[in-house]
Amino acid sequence: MAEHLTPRAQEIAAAARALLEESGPAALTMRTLADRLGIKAPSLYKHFPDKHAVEVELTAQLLAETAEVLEAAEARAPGSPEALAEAYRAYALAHPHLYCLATERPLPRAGLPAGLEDRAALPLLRTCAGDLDLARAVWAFAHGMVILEIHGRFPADADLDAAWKRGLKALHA
Amino acid sequence: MAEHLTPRAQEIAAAARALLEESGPAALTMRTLADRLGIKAPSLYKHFPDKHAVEVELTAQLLAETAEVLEAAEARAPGSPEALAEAYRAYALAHPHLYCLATERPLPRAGLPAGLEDRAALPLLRTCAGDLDLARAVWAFAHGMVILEIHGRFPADADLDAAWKRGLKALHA
DNA sequence: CCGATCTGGCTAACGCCGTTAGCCATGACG
DNA sequence: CGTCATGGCTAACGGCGTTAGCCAGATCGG
Repeated sequence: MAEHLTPRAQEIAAAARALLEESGPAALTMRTLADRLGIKAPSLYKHFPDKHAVEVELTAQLLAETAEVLEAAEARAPGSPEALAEAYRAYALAHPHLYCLATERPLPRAGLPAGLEDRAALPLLRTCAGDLDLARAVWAFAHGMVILEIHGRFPADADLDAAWKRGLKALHA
Repeated sequence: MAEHLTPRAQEIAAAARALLEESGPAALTMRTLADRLGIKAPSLYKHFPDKHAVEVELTAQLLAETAEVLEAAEARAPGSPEALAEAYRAYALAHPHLYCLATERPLPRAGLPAGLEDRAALPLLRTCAGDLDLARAVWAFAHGMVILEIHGRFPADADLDAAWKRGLKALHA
């Protein structure tokens, strides 16, 4: 979690996250969030300035957990793009609503813990041996695969494992 | 446009598109849409069953135009992934709000003209010589690059042209 | 020990949203 | 000439994020 938040604010963020992951972004409402905590909606504003701030906190959680997951994969199999990709995909698909919330809007850099964005990017950058352009291409590929899968954009019978393999092989030839 | 729509419905869709492209998805409201047409919001429901149906029509427009743009690029430079990519990127960045609206949710396949989804995919599939897995990987890469750029996810100083080149070169080695 | 202050609840309300119900003018058509 | 479809309208509902303003209880300095 985040130590820059009041304990009560952390509880609220946790409830918001549970709500989001269980029921999707449309269900993440100040009123239902308050309900889940046994309070009324206006009381939430004693802890967060507005709904956006709650979403920023959830975004920070996703970023931090992504960093952890990628660091763990790297530790397990250093230098393996496949391990990184598998970890990234598995984490994103395990938290699809959170992934979308955190990913499908401008990065609220101002509200994020310092260094978090870089930390999440580092494992991939290392695996790309410092090749920034390649790392960005791989990132775009991975994000594209995940987000298209989450939204059911691929044909139902598409072999996504094969597409992942094909893309990764080409990008790290 | 779409001939399955009433003329009046086409006018409404055109206004909706203008509204979306000028002012973003938050401004695409049944009330402001009606305002722009000089009518009241409830009257819109004589032409579309709900707001989602309007959005589906805009999604169909994006899909059709994407197909046109890709077909034109292919005609100009057959077999060139770079030409396809450049056309795709340029079109998406010229219509960022529309691209997001049409792209960041499940494909409403039921409400789309038959064959449109396939038509939009064909130029890339041909350029990939029928390799479905490769085509999907390239698609994911291109979508990832575009959507990350639209949302300002890359560092401000990132050289995106270079990342595009790098990714395309690898994917079509 | 007491008063001040802070914390974290509350109710009422505002203006927006999508949407529904029901009314009515116009004009086409048998 | 009556009937009916078309495409407007107003009024209203419930839900949204958010604000203003009130209040109980804890904390803490004098």
